[in-house]
Amino acid sequence: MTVNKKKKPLTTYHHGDLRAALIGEARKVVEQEGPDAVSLRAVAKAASVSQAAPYHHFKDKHAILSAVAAQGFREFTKTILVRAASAKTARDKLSLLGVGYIEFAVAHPLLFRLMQGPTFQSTNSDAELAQARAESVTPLIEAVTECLPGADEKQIKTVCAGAWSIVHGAAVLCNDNRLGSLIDTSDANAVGHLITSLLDIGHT
Amino acid sequence: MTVNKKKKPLTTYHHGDLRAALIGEARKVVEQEGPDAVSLRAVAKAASVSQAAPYHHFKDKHAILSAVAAQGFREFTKTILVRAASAKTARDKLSLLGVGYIEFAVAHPLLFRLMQGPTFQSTNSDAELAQARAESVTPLIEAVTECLPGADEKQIKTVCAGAWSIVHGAAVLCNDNRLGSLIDTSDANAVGHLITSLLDIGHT
DNA sequence: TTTTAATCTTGACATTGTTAAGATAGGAGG
DNA sequence: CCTCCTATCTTAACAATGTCAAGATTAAAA
Repeated sequence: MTVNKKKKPLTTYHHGDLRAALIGEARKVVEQEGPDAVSLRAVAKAASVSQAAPYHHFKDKHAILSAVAAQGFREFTKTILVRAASAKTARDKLSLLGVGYIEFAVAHPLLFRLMQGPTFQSTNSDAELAQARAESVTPLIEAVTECLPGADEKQIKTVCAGAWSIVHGAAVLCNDNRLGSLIDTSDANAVGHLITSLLDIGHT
Repeated sequence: MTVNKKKKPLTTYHHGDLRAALIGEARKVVEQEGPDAVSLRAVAKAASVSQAAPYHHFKDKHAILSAVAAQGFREFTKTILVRAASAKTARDKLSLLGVGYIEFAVAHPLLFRLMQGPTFQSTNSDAELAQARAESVTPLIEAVTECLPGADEKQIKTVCAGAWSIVHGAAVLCNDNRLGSLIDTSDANAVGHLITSLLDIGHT
């Protein structure tokens, strides 16, 4: 079915870059059928490899999903940064960050679900995921700081929490089709307006 | 094993109300170890019943978790209503609804996770869950309507979506310990203030 | 070329969700 | 009271899964 990599035309005993291939196959399943549908054996089979091969690159199934989530967070950060790059004012930047946030969630609903999912709530064992996750928040903090010159740290943090909450909540609710009866979820500008208005709260 | 189960006082061959017992045991596991830790066999064993017994009361494992989630939504609705009952003004009512929302999520983090979790995103097969879920939203709509007399329906719905988003986002992020570095998550009043301020947006 | 460590395979085990076929009990109708 | 019926429960089994152990294979270092 799937043609092997570029190197040896026929099957090589050593795969070459099995780790990346496994992450890719796992991500395919995540995006198409959801995180719960990921079977380690199926992923191994999709990579034309035996069932136990993944254990030489990942500690367990959780580690593979963790790697997929980390990859998702990196792309997420890139997405919102690209979106915010076209902003002219600081407030536009913050607003566009939120729009990009929701756009990513809508574009990759099941991957987003994995990233926010219950699989990685308590286990901070994966340093790669923790870093990618942490780096996804820094653009928000920078944008808020830029929006509120002269504000003290507590004020900035409060606005960050509020902006993050509303955007995250909207993203999650949109993702679960729960806002459908209330607003036009395809109108990302409505969300942007809310974020901008939230800034006024921070100024009082 | 499997002997001496001839108890006359409590357990008979027919359990009496096995359905409720299974839901209770499943909920225990959900609240203590998380939704993913629920094993149908373990739940059956905890109810002193064989592994196949649950299938006479539930279609499959999903159906049991669905029943637990429905129960959670009913208690959730009751919780936020009780919390809002002490409000004097309409705005207080809305604010307290949000506070109760987050309080429930913090008090039952893993149950809340099940309720919002990926298990029931697309499958609307369970009518009981769908109803309980729908009824959990009506207090919000009523409170917003009461807060904005004379507003048209679209405006009300927009404010509902915004209020819901920020409260839900804060609840989820608090639940995942992701706001810890930004605000004092134990200060529910901060959230209440944000909701009240959001109403001002609806008036513009 | 020889050795070594990394990589991959086969085989197995325990656990899980689920179904099939039989056992048991409480109630309806005689 | 007795018989039959149906819902309920049990035992037994199956397939799929995550995971590990032991051996085979290969790339690269020596």
